[in-house]
Amino acid sequence: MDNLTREIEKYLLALLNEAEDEDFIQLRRKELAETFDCVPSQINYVLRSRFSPEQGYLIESRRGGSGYIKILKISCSTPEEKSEHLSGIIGDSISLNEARRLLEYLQNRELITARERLLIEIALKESDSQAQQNNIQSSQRKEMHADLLKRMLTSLI
Amino acid sequence: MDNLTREIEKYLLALLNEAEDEDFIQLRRKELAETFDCVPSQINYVLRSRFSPEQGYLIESRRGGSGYIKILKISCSTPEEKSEHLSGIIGDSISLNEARRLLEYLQNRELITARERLLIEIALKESDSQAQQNNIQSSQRKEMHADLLKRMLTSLI
DNA sequence: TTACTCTTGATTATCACTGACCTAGCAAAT
DNA sequence: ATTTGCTAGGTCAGTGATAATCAAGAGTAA
Repeated sequence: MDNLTREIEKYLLALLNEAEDEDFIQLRRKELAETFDCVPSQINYVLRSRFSPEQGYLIESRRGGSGYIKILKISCSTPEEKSEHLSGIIGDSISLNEARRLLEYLQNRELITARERLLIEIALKESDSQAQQNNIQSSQRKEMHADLLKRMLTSLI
Repeated sequence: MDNLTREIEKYLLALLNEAEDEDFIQLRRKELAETFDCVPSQINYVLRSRFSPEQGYLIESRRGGSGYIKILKISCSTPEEKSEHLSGIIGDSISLNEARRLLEYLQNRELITARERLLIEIALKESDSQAQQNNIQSSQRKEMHADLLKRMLTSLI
């Protein structure tokens, strides 16, 4: 029993998949909203929550007559680009929950396996609880997570 | 007479078992709590204590309207023997070098992949240097290595 | 006892969705 | 060149529904 957001997400993913030769799709917000019988701003919510740069997508759009929304899939061809991209997403600091969400996306995109995800989660959790025992503050722990996560992920790419 | 936690655990394990083709189940925390006539946070306790990454499970969830909890089973089985065998090999304490040799052996036996070995080595190294920074003695660090190594390996094997 | 596990409920955080209002692009009329 | 009007997309705060967290209390086993 999917919700609206999930249905629109699936629809857009299917479109992206069909558009084989191109790595983007283009559409009208208003029409898409009519298709799913919802308010137009719902589309913005879907884009924000499901097609963010963290999830590997870029959005371009234009207003006014003949306005449009374009969804581009970010493709990192070289390992350097991938690692660069990952470092950008992770930044200098990341919470455990944000890290978990990122790992979920990476597994869904088949960039890591379920087993690898499991190992990384255990390592993060262990590092966090060890740091807690040493009375290290939350903000500093988040920096440690970012560091460890980057090391582990870039080692795989 | 089992306690509540154990009953909910058994129920979830049965569901996971029935879902043969899929390797996950999805449910609503609120509904599950109603089924067992308990407070919703009881479900979180069950998940934390029985379906952790160390035990081979990953949890995904969303809040809000049509929120859900998804339980993924990653390690296909936890044959007690293998797990115990590993614990025997690792012992209560292990040096970084001994750990590396063990990982090499496991990779040669194709029990773990090269990528998985890499992840574990990074986690061990990171944990070690973190502990060094906190002035933790070598003997205690070796105990930490053993602990982390066991957690990671038993989640996979 | 003592430590560990389980259970509870109050509080906090997050998600999906809506609608009122805002802004940009364009072109016809002035 | 400026104004006006139409058509599109953007933003934001609010609402209700859900899950997570945390600390305290209640059991339980050693």
